Amino acid sequence: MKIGEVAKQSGLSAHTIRYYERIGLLPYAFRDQSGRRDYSADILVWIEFLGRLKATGMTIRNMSRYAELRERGVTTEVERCELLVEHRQQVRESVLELQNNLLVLDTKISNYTKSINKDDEDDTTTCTRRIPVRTRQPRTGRN
Amino acid sequence: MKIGEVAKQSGLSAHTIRYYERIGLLPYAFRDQSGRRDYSADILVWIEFLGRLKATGMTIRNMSRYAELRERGVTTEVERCELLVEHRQQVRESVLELQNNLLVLDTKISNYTKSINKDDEDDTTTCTRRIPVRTRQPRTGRN
DNA sequence: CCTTGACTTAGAGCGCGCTCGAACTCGTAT
DNA sequence: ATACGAGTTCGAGCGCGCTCTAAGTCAAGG
Repeated sequence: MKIGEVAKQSGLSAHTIRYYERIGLLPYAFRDQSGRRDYSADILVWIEFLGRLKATGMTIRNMSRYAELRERGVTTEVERCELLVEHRQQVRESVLELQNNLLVLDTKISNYTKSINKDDEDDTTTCTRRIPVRTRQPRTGRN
Repeated sequence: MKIGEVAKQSGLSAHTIRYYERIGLLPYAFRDQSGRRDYSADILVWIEFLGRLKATGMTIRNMSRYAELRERGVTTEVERCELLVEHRQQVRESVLELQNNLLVLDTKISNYTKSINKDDEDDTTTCTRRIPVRTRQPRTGRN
């Protein structure tokens, strides 16, 4: 499988696939006699899983950590599992946070629908329940 | 209320508050006789709401659209409400997507915990249910 | 042979959302 | 009077995650 085929099947661009290899997200691919990447179909499974991690907000830096452990083989299983468990916890928390914010949105929207055609709008209408705003990734010092 | 106080209360930096004003997320603030921003406490309510929009993944571009409507007053209520309803829908979808991906993570993790101390690991262990990967913000042509 | 098209590398560029630095102005406390 | 601290504007810089360009190589088809 050449890179174009992998691109087509995975939905990533060939550019992105090479980029992912450069930064260690994808293993260094086997090259054929003319220097071109030649993949086995397995790569698609790995790319799909990377997509899950990405879709759940894992940074490239952390995906690379996971990928590096994977490269190092079976002895890193426990560590990889721990990473995933930790990540799952973060995802669960972000789901809860989103759900809280959905409640606030609901309140805001219902205030709008009450206010419309009643001419008493103000933008201080927020949720009466005090649900704290939590930022998704509290910026840690220098970016 | 000076900008430093708003910064302290809101959790944003003064730099960020000025930046938000520049790009239209915050209204152009009243300046005192020496040219310094002087805020009323209301601004904190608005900043908190902006935080909700941000935490639910709204882009700055869209927040600015909302903010601009807000600036234009009561006649834009319907439009603002529509924006929020649309955004709420997107948030709901992203919650569903996250929950699907959590299921996949669960499966992966349970495969790891089964595999550990059994030496039969492979990284093709994915969810047997076929849940499609969906990227959070499908890149639309040139960035 | 020659063209075509898919590939290669190295490296520059981009959109986002800040974040910071420089150089300056005030108002207040000593 | 002066030093300070908090504010001002303008504009550059940064980290992320790609995305694209340039210049070249190679294999297969006409």
